[in-house]
Amino acid sequence: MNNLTFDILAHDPKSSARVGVLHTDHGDIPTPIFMPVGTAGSVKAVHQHELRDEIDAKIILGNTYHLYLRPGMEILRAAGGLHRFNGWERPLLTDSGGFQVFSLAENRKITDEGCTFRSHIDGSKHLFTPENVMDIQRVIGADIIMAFDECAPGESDHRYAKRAMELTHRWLDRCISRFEQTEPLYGHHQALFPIVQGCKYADLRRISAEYIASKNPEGCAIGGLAVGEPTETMYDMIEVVNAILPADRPRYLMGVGTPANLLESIERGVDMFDCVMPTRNGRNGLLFTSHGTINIKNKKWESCFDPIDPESNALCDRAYTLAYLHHLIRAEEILGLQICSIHNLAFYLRLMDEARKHIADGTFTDWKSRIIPELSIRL
RNA sequence: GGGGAAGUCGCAUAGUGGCAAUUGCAACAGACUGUAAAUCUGUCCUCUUCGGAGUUCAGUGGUUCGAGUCCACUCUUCCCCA
Repeated sequence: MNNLTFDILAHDPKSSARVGVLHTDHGDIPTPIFMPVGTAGSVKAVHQHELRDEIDAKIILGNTYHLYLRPGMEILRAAGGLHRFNGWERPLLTDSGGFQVFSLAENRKITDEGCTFRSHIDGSKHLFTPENVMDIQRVIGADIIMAFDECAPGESDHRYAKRAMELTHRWLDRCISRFEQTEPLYGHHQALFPIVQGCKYADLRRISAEYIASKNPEGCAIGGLAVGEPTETMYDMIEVVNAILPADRPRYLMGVGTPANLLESIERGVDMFDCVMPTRNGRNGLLFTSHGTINIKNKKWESCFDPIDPESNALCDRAYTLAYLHHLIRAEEILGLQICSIHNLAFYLRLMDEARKHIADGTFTDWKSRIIPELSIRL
């Protein structure tokens, strides 16, 4: 059982971008990396073997809130943790449920103690506290676990944002305390990442980043972005925060984002990302390609017999045509959702591969500037 | 040959005197950022300066201030009896 270690292999000469490797007990993670979201113990519509062999995902997410409600802690403990339960042998990261405190706002009540909420499944009442969220994440057993935080809405005023940030800091102290009093249950190390908050206010972001940095964490997360604020504001906040967070620790930008968001954030020193966009948008028929996004439901793909993406290593991208995928989605065939999800995830992971290569070569900023306009142009 | 039922905007439906007309499907677009999402939204007769305007409910004629709705005939479809 080893602590999380992070080796930085190269810095981009013209920006804050860097290439590294994160070492966990379940394997190494090259950075920058994109982590597919597997909320309820499954990356929706994608098999584990497809994640491993076709997409080559290095790490995937699970969600404390969802897994706690279903299947529940008893089952996960009996299964021997999430790795054993879902058959994923590579690294896992669990979100703390803090985001659900934000996204399920109508069903919850926040106090200093924690957050009471009603289950979206059966309406039953529950309480999350920093302490029990740590306990739950011990049972789930992810390699990286997240502090319990309050993610304030993007349009929050300064007063509310400050209160949410301060609550997040108080909760962090309690998370760390509980984390240090408990042991991993399955023989592998777990790293706790604290989360910077502070909304769109640079003064709060600085305070929060300094507070998080003072805890000497194994890695740091930036939360509360891409929640309604302008994209430029998000980039500004990343710069403010990354100037303060320890440079030798991995930085994880939570819940972001579009391919362009990832590249802009990498340039500003971010190492890790997760987002539902490739999977959710994929299920809804949107494909990310190196020539822009396409809506596979549109009539214009009806008789386009080109491969989905000839440059991709994913089998489905070369084996199937756009016209066939269009047909599958139109006919509501489940295979269509699977192919779209695999394609988009493979695209995101390949984008990260290329980013790492260009950072190592010292060509990142030029490549980024050239490729971003192409990502948003529609065919 | 006789008797009965029915024809509504692609399809299927609602509507029985104030209606450009209900709903579903299909179609055409759009949205989606730490997943209550295989979801949601818009358009869906024509034109529009988005205020409206013009043509519609098988066809023709009629009753009425006003007809998808009532009446007559015609056409078409389905069912039953010969």
